Amino acid sequence: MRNAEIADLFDLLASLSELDGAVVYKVIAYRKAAERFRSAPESIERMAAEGRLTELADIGGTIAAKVDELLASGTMAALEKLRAVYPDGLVAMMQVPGVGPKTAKRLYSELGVDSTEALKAACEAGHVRELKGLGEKKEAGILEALQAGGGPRKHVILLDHALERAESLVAMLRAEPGCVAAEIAGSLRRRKETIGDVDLVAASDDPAPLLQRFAEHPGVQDVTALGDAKASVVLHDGMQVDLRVIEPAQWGSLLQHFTGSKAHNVALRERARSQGLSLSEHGFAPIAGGDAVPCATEEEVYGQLGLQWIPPELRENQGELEAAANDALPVLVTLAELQGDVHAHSDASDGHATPREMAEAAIARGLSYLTITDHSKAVGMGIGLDADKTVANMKLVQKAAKPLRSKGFYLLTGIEVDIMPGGLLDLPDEVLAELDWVVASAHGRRGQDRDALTASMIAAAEHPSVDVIAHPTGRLLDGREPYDLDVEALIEACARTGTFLEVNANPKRLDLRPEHVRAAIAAGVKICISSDAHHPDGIDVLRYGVDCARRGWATADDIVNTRSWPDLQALRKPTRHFGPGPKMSP
DNA sequence: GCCGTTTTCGGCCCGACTGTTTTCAGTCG
Repeated sequence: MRNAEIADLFDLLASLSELDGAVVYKVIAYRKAAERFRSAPESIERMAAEGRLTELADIGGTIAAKVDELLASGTMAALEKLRAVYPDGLVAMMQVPGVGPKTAKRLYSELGVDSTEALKAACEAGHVRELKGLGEKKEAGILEALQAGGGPRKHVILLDHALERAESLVAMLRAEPGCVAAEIAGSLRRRKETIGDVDLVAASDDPAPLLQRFAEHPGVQDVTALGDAKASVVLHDGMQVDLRVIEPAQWGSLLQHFTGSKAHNVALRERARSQGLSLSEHGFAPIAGGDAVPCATEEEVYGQLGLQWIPPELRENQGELEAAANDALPVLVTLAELQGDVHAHSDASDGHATPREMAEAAIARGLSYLTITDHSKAVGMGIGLDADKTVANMKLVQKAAKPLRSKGFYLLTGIEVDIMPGGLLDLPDEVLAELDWVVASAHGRRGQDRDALTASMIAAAEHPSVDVIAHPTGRLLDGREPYDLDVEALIEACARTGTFLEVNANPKRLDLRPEHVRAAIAAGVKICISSDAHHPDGIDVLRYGVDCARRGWATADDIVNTRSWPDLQALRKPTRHFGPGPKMSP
């Protein structure tokens, strides 16, 4: 059973337990467990088989036993018992904004409502307002949420789109007279690959006008909440944005609090409690009672707890507190440290610019090398290169490269060769051996057998001419699921063969995902951050790849393209090592 | 249900907003 499936079942168990009125901490424990399983870098099934589940934080004997039961029988008695009492539709109802466990349960027990469809009908018939404690506004709000299709499925926003919107809103806030500071917070500041909503924070001695201006912004379609300290709006593109405003003396406390993650903050507060302090967005207060002492900077918040300042990308309660306590946080890689890009396309395949134009774009962004890695023929629709065209393109790139060498720039020959089912590559070995750089990747393998796919990827890693395996899981964040791939096994093969793994910086991919970046680094695998650009401006996405790598705890040393092209040679597998200097074309 | 330089039992993170209440519950983040 996959980690995500196990996690989903524990989330379901949590929701049903919540409906059933279980002790809240039990519900929290199930949710925490689900989160641990979802983000685990290795197979939960394997960990269970080896009896190592309780090594994970937040997993105790009881939950470990439930996982064992689940893997042995396909389900859990506790889950089936609850399912017999509460229809699955109640869980979907709880996803509707404004409906929590208490309301869902009453809707079911008092009105017989057992699905979002039935809930909609009950709202339309005016039955919901008849329940004590609910009223017309509540009923209208639920109906509106259901009609907006806003029900269970949460709107997913990609990193690039969210950053663009948020950066412009922050600029607007900063331009307001009463605004002392404004910043992006939440999962966007942590640079998660997908964003549910955007959190902004601001400091001002007079919050009301700032909140009012925010609510009146032309991009706002709907104001869903407007109080003395915060406002929530929905933009015309459906993006929800929350703004919280606080006095400047509390800025550090506020920014820290609203950057999250929730799990990170809970862990911080537990740490605060062990010092007799209560931590909130207002600062530190004695548990015994008394006023909160605010922090003006985030460094003060962490410093009070005996911790190094923790970069937002690491704030997921995945060991960063322990590292910060021991002064052992990694120095994360930065965009400025990238010296080259090793995955880009030209108009020889499905790109939209010549190799020369792509090189000029790389130079304009301060890079000193670029590999042109067009598709091989297997990608279909005639866009890929066969052996003859690959050789011809190589000559073309070499010709374009010559005048650039005097500027200190390496324009390099390469290919993105397809890994075929069975593990063979889509071009002859002697052609691959001629190229400066070989990216291997699989396309269109969704639905293929996990073992067969994994075996073919491992075979590619073992190929003497393959430098890097690109976007290995094939995931697309706008909806398409990743391939069913044993990433751990691929990481092991890359470590064994000296093959690099790619973080594809395209905001729709960001593949490897951060958990796997971290696991790969731990296994000794080096990483490439690559744009996969198909036009000159496409190189700009490198920033998102850096964000993703940072979430995977990557330092500059872990990333091969923080080296110059000559220095990078020392890291390549022996069969790709061209000697002391760069391989120079004849 | 988890966990232990306060505890193997008794704690467990904190506050804002809305709607429905005339003092608060439910929901959300």
